[in-house]
Amino acid sequence: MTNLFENINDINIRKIKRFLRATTITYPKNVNVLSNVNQDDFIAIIDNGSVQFESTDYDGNKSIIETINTGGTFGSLTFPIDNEEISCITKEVTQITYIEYNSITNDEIIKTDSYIIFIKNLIKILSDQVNEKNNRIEILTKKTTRDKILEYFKQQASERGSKSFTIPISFTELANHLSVDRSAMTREISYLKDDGIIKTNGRRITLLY
Amino acid sequence: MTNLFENINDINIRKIKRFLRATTITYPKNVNVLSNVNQDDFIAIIDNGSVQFESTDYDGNKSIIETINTGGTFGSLTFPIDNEEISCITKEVTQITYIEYNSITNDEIIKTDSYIIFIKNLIKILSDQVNEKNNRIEILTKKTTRDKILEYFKQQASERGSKSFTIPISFTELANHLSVDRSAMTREISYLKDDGIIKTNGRRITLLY
DNA sequence: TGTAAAATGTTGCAAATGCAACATTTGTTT
DNA sequence: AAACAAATGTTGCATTTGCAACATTTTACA
Repeated sequence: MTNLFENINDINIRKIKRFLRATTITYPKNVNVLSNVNQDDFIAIIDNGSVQFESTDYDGNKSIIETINTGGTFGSLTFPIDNEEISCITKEVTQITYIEYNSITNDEIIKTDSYIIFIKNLIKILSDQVNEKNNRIEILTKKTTRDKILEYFKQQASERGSKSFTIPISFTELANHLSVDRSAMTREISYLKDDGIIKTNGRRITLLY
Repeated sequence: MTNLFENINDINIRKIKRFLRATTITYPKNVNVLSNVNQDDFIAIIDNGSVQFESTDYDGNKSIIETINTGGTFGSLTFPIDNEEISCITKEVTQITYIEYNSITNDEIIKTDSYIIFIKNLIKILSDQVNEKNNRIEILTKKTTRDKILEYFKQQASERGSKSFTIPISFTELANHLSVDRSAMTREISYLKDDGIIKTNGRRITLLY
């Protein structure tokens, strides 16, 4: 995953942050971060810690949208922060730096060498996000639970370059990612084993085709 | 939808295109555009016409991923163009301009005034894409067809700022967008009418809650 | 280390949904 | 205007799936 300040040295990071009117806030665990954010478009960088985007249904059902860890980025550019159904909860003590999107046209900063690197990093991050979403959509558009599971496994195998891999999340989280019932997913995974299509050992998966 | 060259005059558009080593190609109808694209990262802008991204399953099932019209943008930054399962088909005579992503650091162009506008447009386009995908995911993660339909209608109502709106696609395409069986969707829509939750008149929908 | 919380595994059952196979209407092209 | 293609509407049926309600194992943490 690309870091917003990748390939920029500390001095220039500080310089850029200054020009972009960056503010850094440290939050305790289990706090809703979005509640004290202003109206302007912003980009948030997690310096340390992690947050989880959660949405709450009209009938109170919570679902986890996304988890973002240290180095990760989120912002009003790519997420409707004024949406009351969505909250962004710190999962631990978390430090976040906010930069104002509008200040990226700041004349002074445009002339600095690090600026173009910064912009390229930003573009890279956004592109990666689109790609990630495309992968998720590719899974979710599959009609059956079986095909969703296999599509996820295929993506993992392709990322790791091997038909054998350990999934990086719990099965509970995986069910959430595929948007299927956990127990139905477990059931389908045993069918896949019965049919000789996969082998499993805990979270280690091997594709047999 | 943002155009990549929005707020840039024709002279500067030509200048930028020159610096970014832009090439323009006109394709006939029903041609796979991705087949003759090189390895470098690129951004494609549809000057005129429309294309459709299609994926073909292992057992030959075609599904439409996305339709992009005049002014729209796509590229290897946000889509794996080397994926053999995915093709990009022109739906009519279509003119496309390609720019090389790596040339956006071109020193000469950085100094031009229009450059920052161009970059901001690009960032805006990418952000919009992430937002669009988020909306789609919000729909697809709903468990029931009914909730998928209602989520789509809610998004439409919110975009138009009215509980009464005309959906911009056919019901066949909508079923595809929600990734549900078309006939099952039609059935569920009549239930929604029976339950007094919506009213319909052709593609015009009114939310009654 | 002990205890609570979270993750995992399993199964019955009702409800939802994909699929197939139609009829009918609307739109497009020559 | 005729002919064809695409979109829409409808229904029966088998299958899949969510849901609930458990038991068991693993992990977190005080």
